[in-house]
Amino acid sequence: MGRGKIVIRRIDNSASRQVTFSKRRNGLLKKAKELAILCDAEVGVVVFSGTGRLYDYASTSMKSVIERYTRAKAENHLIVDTASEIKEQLLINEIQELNQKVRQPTVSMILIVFEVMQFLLFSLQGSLIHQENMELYRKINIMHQENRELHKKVYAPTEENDPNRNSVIPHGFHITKEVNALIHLGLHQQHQHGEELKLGAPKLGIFQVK
Amino acid sequence: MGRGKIVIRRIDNSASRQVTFSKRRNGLLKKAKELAILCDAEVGVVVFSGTGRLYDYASTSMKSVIERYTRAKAENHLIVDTASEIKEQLLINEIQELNQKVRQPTVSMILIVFEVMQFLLFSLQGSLIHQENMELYRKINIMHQENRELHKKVYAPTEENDPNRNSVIPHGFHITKEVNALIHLGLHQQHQHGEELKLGAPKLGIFQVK
DNA sequence: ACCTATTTATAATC
DNA sequence: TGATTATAAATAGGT
Repeated sequence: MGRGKIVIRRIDNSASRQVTFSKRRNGLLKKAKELAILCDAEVGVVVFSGTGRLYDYASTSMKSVIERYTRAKAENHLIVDTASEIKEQLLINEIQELNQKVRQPTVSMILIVFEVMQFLLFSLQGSLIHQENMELYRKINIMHQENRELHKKVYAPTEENDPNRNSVIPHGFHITKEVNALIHLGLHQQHQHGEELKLGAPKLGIFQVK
Repeated sequence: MGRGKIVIRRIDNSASRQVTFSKRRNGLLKKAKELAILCDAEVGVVVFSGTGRLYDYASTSMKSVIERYTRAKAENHLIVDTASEIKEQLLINEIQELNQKVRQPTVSMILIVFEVMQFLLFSLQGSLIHQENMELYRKINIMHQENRELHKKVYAPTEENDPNRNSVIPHGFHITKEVNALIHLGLHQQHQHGEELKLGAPKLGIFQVK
């Protein structure tokens, strides 16, 4: 991009480092601006020169950018924490029951997780519709179908020793407790338990910002 | 800088807007990195795509950049206050609060759930082998396959492979944290993340009563 | 700062 | 989506 090619490493000469800084800083800020305009993005750039001087650009405002950034990060952490919490609860419940009932704990756990996943997939649709991602759409439907079939499979066969065997997912008894936990955590508002999950008309998931 | 000259204004066509976004975003982050290295500057860049996805780069850390920025703008106590306020709310409040604020959670949540489910499916094997329920076995394999494909789908669509950029949800980078959570919960000892789940030789899951 | 020779980024296209 | 390539834009080195 110039008379000669350069290697990307610290420029030793202080003078030319400063010259390059001001050229490239301008270039960077210009690019940031163009990106924001062309692609309808929110962009923030902060640059401190070697001498400590501040240069910045924000398509909206730096305050907005930083807040949104912080929120995005915090949310991710929170999501992880929340998910772990849910899992932990499920595990504690299951293991306790397991000690008494033995045998088929993992089955009901899987069904619980299926429930959660169905919900999440359902939610995901909402955001995906905006991207017109029909392929994933199709996958979700397949996934959902698989879930249902697996449900049946899990309950149909070999479970004579399970008193609740024909009620778990389809009619909502066995995991009621656990699902309640999910509801309590605000995770299960999209569809009623035991109701058919309809994948036809996507709605925004609860996590979509209004 | 291309086959034709363009005017800097919002690209109407959604598809080409996205293409341009990913190209120019890469370019911007690259330039930022080069500036930081060449000129010994501290640089931070935050970009939110039109769909709300976050991409960022910081020569040091975003935390450092933001702190230095806010310090440099001593008048702007507002930013700090607001940010920490939001963070506090997110951390303190339960999911209902989250419902209103989260933007891009469903994808990562789904991946968490996938992880759990894979684990559960894996565990289930242990008990199933005793029942020799080969049909369910087969279903699990299908399910697992679906999961993997969906994984890819979830990641593939609007993102391009960008190994080093700190996109929020890139190739397993971010999930590592979630996986760690699983490990921490003792949930993830059976198989390594990213590895193919082998359903051939069943072992007892940790939920099998000892 | 200004001036180009070159390199680099990328718009258009496949 | 990923390459390819012609062209526009950025910029290194020199004044």
